[in-house]
Formats: sequence, C-alpha cells, structure tokens
Amino acid sequence: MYAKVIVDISNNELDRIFDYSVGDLDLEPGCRVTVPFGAREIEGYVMELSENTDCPPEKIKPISARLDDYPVITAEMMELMRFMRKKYHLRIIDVLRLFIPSQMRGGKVKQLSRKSVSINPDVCGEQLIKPSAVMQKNAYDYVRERGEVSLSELNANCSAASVRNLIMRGILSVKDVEVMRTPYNDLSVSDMNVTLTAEQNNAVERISSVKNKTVLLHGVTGSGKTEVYMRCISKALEEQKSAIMLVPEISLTPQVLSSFRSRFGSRVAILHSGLSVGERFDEWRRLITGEATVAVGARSAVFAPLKNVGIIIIDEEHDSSYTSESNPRYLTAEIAEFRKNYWGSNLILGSATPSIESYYKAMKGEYELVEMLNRINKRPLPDISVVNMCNEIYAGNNGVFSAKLERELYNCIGEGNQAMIFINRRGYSSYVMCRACGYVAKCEQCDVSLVYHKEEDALKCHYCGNRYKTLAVCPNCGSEHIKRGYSGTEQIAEKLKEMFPNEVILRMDNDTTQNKDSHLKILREFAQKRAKILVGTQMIAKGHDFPDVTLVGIVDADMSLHFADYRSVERTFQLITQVAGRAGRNKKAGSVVLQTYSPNHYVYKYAISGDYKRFYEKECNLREVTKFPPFTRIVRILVAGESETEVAGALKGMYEKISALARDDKRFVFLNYMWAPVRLIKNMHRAQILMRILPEYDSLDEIYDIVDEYKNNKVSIFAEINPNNLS
DNA sequence: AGCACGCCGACT
DNA sequence: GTCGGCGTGCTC
Repeated sequence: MYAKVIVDISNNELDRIFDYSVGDLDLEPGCRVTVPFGAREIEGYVMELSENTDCPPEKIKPISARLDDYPVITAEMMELMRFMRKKYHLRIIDVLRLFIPSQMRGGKVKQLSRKSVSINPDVCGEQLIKPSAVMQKNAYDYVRERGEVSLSELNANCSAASVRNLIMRGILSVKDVEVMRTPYNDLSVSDMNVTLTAEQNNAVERISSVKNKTVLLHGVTGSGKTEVYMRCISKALEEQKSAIMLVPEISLTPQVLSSFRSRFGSRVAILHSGLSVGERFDEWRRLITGEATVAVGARSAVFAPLKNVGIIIIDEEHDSSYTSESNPRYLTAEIAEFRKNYWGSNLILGSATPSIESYYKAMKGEYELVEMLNRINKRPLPDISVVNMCNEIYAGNNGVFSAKLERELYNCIGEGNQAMIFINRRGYSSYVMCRACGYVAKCEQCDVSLVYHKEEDALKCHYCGNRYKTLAVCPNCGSEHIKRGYSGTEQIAEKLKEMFPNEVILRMDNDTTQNKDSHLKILREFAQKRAKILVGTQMIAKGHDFPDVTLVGIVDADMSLHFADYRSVERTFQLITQVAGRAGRNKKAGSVVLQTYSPNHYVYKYAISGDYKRFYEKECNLREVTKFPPFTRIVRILVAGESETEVAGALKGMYEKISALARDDKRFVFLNYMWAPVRLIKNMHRAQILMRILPEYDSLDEIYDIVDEYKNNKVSIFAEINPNNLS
C-alpha cells in the first residue's frame, strides 16, 4: 500500500504528490505524518491511499510516523482544497496550511494535560492503608470525597509523600486528562430573552424557509441583525447541525463574544488572531472533535473544521477584511459558498451597506434578498450636514476644521457630551519637504515618500517599514527650512489639544494600536468617558456603542473618493454610513458634520438620506457603462524583480501572449502594461499588466498558464482578481 | 525550502 | 596542498 503525500514545504517544484510505502501504519486520507525527504525528516499530509505507484520502487521510502489520532484534513476540506487550487491557482500545501492552526505544524504546540487522581476500584484501599498511616488515610479520604481531583490539588492539600506512596502501590490511580484553554471563559452570562420585531421575525422566517441558498440580509444600522443571526444559529443547533459566524477582525470585541457565549455557552469556539497559540489550537480542536459546534471568528474561521454545517453567516459582508491581502488570496464569500453547497445549508451575507457586487447578485436573483429597513425603537438617523471646504478656504480658514465643525465641537464638549473625529487615512500631509528647494525625503529602497512620525521622532517608510533619522538640514541644498508634516490623526489631535487644553484627547490609528489589545484599551477608555474626544481612522467606526457621542466629524470625506479604485465611491458610502451611525446611538440626538471639497458628488446625496437603493442604482449604472465589476473582472499581473530588464522582459512577453488570446474574440475591455504606481519596493522593480475581462470568459486558466511560464528565479509574478489596492 | 554535491580562490 | 565560497539540482 502506498500513501500519496504532500510535503509541508511551500515551493512550486514540490507542489506534487510524493509516494511512500505505508508499512503496517494505520493511515487514512487527511492524516498528518512525518516522512523522510531527501536528507531530512519533514511533515506532510496523506492525500490518498493506493495500491499503485508510478514511482520506481527503489526510490520509495516508508512513512516515518502518523502524527495525530484523527485526520486533520476532513473529506470536505480535501474537496475544498481542490476547489481553491483550481479557482485561485494555489499550491496544495498553501491551501492545507489555511485549514489547520499554524502552531500545530512542526509540533510547536502540545496538548495541555493535567494529572487526575481517583480511587482505583480494583484495589481495596481501606485494607491496605495501615491504621498508623494517618497522612495516607487523609489523602485517601480527600480523593474519595471528591471522586476525582487533580494531582496538584491533592499534593497541595495532603502530604505529597503519602500521595506518592498510594499511587505507587496502585491504591490511587492517575490518568492524563486533556485540558482545553478556553478563551473568554470568564465572561459574564447576560440574559438575552428579547422579543423580535415583526421585521426580525420575518427575516428569520424567510431564511429558514429556504434551503441551499445565499441570502443577502440588507439591514440598516440598528435594525437588529445580530439577533436574527443568533436565531438562525439556534435553529441550526436544534437540528443537530453546526454553525459558522464570521465578523470583521476589528469587531471581534469581548462584547460580541460574550453575547455569543451567553447564548450558546461552551458550544462556541472563538477563532481569531488575538488568542494565544495554545488557546487557538484548543479552540480548533474543540471544533474538530465536535465538542464545540458554533465557530465565531474573523476571515480564517470560514475554514472552521466543523461537520454538518447548518448555517454560515458573514456579518458586514462588504468589509474589506474578508479579502485576504497576501499570499493565498481568496474571497471568504466564495469559500463560504462552497461549504454551503457541500452541506446544503444556507449562507447569510449581512450588511447595512452591501457591496455593489452582492446587491447586483441579489437583483439578478442569484441571492435571496431579505430586507430590514427600520431601526429598532424607530430611532432617527443622525442628521448629516455637508460642509464645503472650498468655501472655508475662500473665507480665509486654512485649518483642518470648518467653522461649523469647530462651533459644534465647542457646543458638544460644553454640554458634557462626547465627540468622535474621523479621518480617512494615516500619513495625511505627512511627507517631509524642503521649502527652499522642494526636496522630498524618500525611502532608499522603495519609490515612496517617507512619513514623519512625531511620537518616534523618525521618518518611516510605510511600504518596507524602514526608519530614518529626522532631517535637520536638507540633504540636497543644506537649507534648514524643512517642513515636517504630521500624520493626519496627530495633526488633528494637536489642534484639538489647542482648542480644549483641559480635555483628554484619545488617538487611535495604526501607530497607536501596535500592541495586541491597545485598540480595545483605547475604546474602553473612551467608553468609560475618561476622554471627551476620540480621533481616529477607520478603526473607530466599528465595534462599540458610545451612548454619549452626539457629534461625529468626518474631516476628509474625499480621501477615499478620489482613490484610483473602482470601489472608492462605494467605500465612501459605506464609510459615511458607518461613521455616521456612531452618533446618537442612545436617546440623545446625534449630528454629523461631513467636510468635503466635492460637496456635489452624488455619494453624499444618497449617504445623507441613507438611501442605499438609489445609491446602488446610480453606482451600478455607472459600473455598467464604464465596464467595471460586476460587469467585468479586473485582473492584475504584478511582476517584481531586482533587474529592471528582466522585469520588463517578462512583462512584455506575457503581454504579447495575453493579447494573442483575444485574437478571435473581444474578451478584453481593457488590456495594457505599465510600471506599477509604486515602482520600487525593497529594491524590487515592479511592473504590471492590467486587464478587464468580460464575465462570459469565466476561466482564467489560460492566463495563469502564461504567468507560470514566465515565473523564474529572477522575477516573481502573481495574478490578482479585482485587487483592492493597486500600489 | 534546505541539503548535498561539485568545482575555483586564499590560508595553516 | 586543503578549507570553504555558494551555484544548481533533487527530494518518493
């Protein structure tokens, strides 16, 4: 018998089966094993067992050992692997690595076990313990009264020497009991006996009345989607099925987790990056063993090793964290779709601002559309006012705040309320420039301007992370007139400090949230009202409810609008809706001040009135006319390499072959090659081919084949579909 | 990936 | 004379 093994090394040459002889090992497909490979011993996965091999017999070596007592890759995951391999053109091992906790590989984490002591029923203890051995009798009684105790507890309460003696004589028996490190186990249980609104009820009914469907749940902010999700999960559990619930990484707060814990107790397993390695491993194992049947987590939890999945939920469906940015790129919704089909369950995509692509599918009937358009308790939407920043400049105001926002800030803080100031990106107006000669500080290895970080007093490259000393004089002309910008959040925090010298101002962005839970800490501080104003990037838009926030300022709504990305308008709509939703969550009315240099852009009109449908129609029409997704697929092939000529050569070669594909048809709406917008990163020259393909040409195999042909050790090439950013 | 095998420069 | 530089080739 031969085992077809994939070795745990991510390399194109090794992305194939190696045959090993099984010997008398007990193996199944999906087992993790160790095998001799060349001169070393490595881990691998059994793909299948077969009586046949194409390999010359003298080359075949035996499997060294089986690693776990259960197959780590289930039959479903084997199929999913094949699906992803084909769809995203990934290596087998890169997909398999997504399926199991990384710390499991290489034997890094061990199962945590504890010695448990009980009375050995086969030995008559009472008679064996001499009446004089008081300490032994004590220990024996201690165990008898409790039935089973941990060895450490027993040793702490009784004489350790006597315990050892009793164990040695077999009067007490010891066994290893596995301990699960369950995160957030100490969270308080809250009562959740809420009655559903008619709309919520209708949503639950609609969802449970369909089978093997994807449901787009369009529910405005505050319409109570979470409760709907929970009811659907309950229904799945009642049918002895399991459930997967995905949320954006940033909103995996203790609040969210505790509400799931209190509803479903220990049946919930939590998977996310904040857990310790041991916790993550144990949560994963609770799922694969069936001990837990509800998986809650960020993107990667879509691979939760559950059987009999009854429902999959993707909350905030439009969120960009569902597309993996690096290495194995995949779309979470497509994975969920596969698993939904595999188990014949339902998939719910929930959002207040669905992505244009998803809503388009709902309109075409590919998805079921379920709507919840009313807020619970009929809370009014906050009042959004748009300020034209061009007028401010006319009026001589060059500051970051408009007169209106400044006035409202004073009012809000004066009345003892809280305010949030939202800014679109970090590194805003933060490049370093010499005013005498116009020199701009750039990274030595990347083709980008450096960003001044005030707290570190250093210049940093946002692409490679290199740090540089702050410039005292211009390296070009020697002038001392160097303008050091601030990052956007820093600049605003400073301005607010001037306005409110006695108030604490919190700042939250990529720089202040380097540590694991610093972002939760900042939000908690704000929730406890230890600060009146919170300044931050996207990350302040999600997660918490702050009942005392009555004012939200959006300083630069345009920033995402004029991005060179077809999704920039819908992102802006989503952002405004989400940020505005932070104001007036409670009884107090909220107001939103939105500052922009393009006040007449249609996105603001629809965002202010909260009219998603009209916005969708407008945006979708535009996409159809301009031939952007969902009416085409954008493919970007990025070539990077040390040698400029090698990069250019591969680029041209691929471009010609790809153009030839369209000789007999009109599949490309657009096809061209160019240098990447950021031409140099870490000393690697970067160039790209961009194309937009009509959806009827659904296979990208030909393009992938061309890409493979040009890959070598001089240039790295990868293809990306509908990329999120084009740097 | 990583380790072995293999063929040319500066050292006890 | 040998120690060791890292180029390329293979791993069931």
